[in-house]
Amino acid sequence: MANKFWLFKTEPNVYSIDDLAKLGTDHWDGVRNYQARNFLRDEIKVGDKVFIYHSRVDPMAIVGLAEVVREGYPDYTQFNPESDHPDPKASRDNPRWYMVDIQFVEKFKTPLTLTALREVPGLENMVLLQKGSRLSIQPVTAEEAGVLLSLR
DNA sequence: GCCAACGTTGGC
DNA sequence: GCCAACGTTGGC
Repeated sequence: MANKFWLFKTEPNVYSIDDLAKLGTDHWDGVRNYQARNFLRDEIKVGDKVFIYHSRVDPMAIVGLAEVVREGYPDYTQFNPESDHPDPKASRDNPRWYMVDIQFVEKFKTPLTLTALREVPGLENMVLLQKGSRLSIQPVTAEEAGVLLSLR
């Protein structure tokens, strides 16, 4: 099975590509959306590539690339009432939320801004560019990934 | 900071 | 199981 491509959103004020670059490898915790959870738990595999996207910042952009190094496992922050994302309905026997570990690959010299991406042929159907799309873990097709990598 | 679009919760 | 109310996301 060929490696797949994904896009992970993050608010750089909270966690940015520079934080990931500093750490090298890190867990991607805090995802609290079922559709995104299902991707993390079931579909994202070691070796898959991940585009990192900065939201709610100027400029909003895809800023770099990472690689999955550990497949879905329970996001332990859900069990910790002191964490930023506790879930009282989750238990260790019955976890609700999952995360993966990713490793920093590269930071793009020029970020691929949202406004620029809207003009790029071949990306019209990207989940990121759909109106009202709030999904924080998104699949990216091989074709879209090829276009994105050629733009960087 | 606003607010439209979206997702989740909970009363019935 | 419907759906109104509520909470959150994220582009602008």
